[in-house]
Amino acid sequence: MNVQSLSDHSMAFPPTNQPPDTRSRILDAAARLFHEQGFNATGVSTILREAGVNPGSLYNLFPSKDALLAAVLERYTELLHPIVMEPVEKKTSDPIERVFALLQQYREWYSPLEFRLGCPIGNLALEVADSHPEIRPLIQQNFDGWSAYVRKWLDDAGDRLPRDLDRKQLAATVLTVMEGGLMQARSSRSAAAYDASVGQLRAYFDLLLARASAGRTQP
Amino acid sequence: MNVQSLSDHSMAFPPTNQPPDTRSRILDAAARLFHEQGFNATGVSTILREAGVNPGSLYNLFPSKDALLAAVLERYTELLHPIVMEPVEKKTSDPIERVFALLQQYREWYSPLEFRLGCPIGNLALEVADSHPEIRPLIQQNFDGWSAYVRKWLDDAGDRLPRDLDRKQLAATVLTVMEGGLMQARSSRSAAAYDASVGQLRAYFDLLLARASAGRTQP
DNA sequence: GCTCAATGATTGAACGTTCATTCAAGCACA
DNA sequence: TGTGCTTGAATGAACGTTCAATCATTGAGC
Repeated sequence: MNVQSLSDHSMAFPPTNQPPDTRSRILDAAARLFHEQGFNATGVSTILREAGVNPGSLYNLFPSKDALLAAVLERYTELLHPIVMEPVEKKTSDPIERVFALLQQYREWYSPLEFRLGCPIGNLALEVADSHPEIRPLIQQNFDGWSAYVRKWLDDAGDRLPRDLDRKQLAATVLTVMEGGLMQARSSRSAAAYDASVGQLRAYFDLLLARASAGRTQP
Repeated sequence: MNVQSLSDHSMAFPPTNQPPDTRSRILDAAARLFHEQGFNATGVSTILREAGVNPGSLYNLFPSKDALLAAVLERYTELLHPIVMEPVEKKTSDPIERVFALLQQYREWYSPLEFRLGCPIGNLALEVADSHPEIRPLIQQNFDGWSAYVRKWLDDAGDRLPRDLDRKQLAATVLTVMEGGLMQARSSRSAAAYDASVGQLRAYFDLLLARASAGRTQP
């Protein structure tokens, strides 16, 4: 899989072979274009063309372009598990390796494009968080979902990590590494800064694991 | 100081008391508006109004809005030392504390606004890196400048840090923490994720310092 | 010290395009 | 016959940009 598709994962049950409906086509095109070009740089007319839909249909389903963006972010929240987290959890059952499998997955998604695009949530976070008060909470909701998974993994690691370690703070840091590393990778069109940051996080984990291990054998 | 002003730091020598010239007024207004609203969301007409300038004057100095953005980013590069790094280096001479003074300075700049705005370079990185091929290198140039300073500090720390530590990678990670932490702070309108990430980075440094110290006394 | 032509910056109305959005009319299916 | 989705031309506003006219400043010639 290259970049996530929203329409390929509609929630219809039982699954149908029918062509995706208007709403899905619009959401899919909008998500892709917002990701590729940003929100402000994407015209509604482009979304209409790519979705093969007339303006009236779009505005019948979504009252405004802003509302469409909100729907895209809602969908990102819904798809966090099936698209992002399930593949990671299937790769390994080791909770700590899951953290790095997640970071590795993002690398594999974006490095083939020389780190164009970047994280769809992160991009929107910096572009519209201030100007669209009703959108910002939806971005926060996405980040909260991501860090909740990471935090659960860190909890699952139990006493392999130091007892006094704040797992919530470490989970936030994992997201930080992902987003900050991706930003630099995008600016340089190179994986170097991303890999460097993930590597330093790995070194930090190794030191934490060693410290916890020493604490267990010699308390 | 709250948020950096470009025009307050023109390079004129000897310093004059004359009102800032047209070019400076335009650059100052553009930088502020790009920071506050983003590049695409800022109309040229707004820049003209805020700078108190007519379209012809702007287009006499800058061939296009894109060229104006390029000039803003060039100016950010020029001002990196006087605005960002000099205050940090004046705060402490300890090279490792300088790293955290830098992170602290960003917190102090943006937390009074509840982390609105965010990093002016980082915002532009995610908004225009893909769509403006001539701009991306200027963003990269800014990040390179930042990480060069941090890397120099890490080098200055000498054997207080482990010999086998890759200082370039750690410098990239410091930037990662800054940008990734700020992104989450902006999304949540809270310092929590930023402070968490900086705190974890501090814990990592403490472990590195302890390891290097042990390596020195017992090689 | 004065005049004047030359130069470069400034003025601001106007340009064509694209923007998000509207809505009366038409359509398919109940 | 009613209901809900679709059609697509049309809307006014805002977009980045242009350019002929006007202005302020300067240096050469006397």
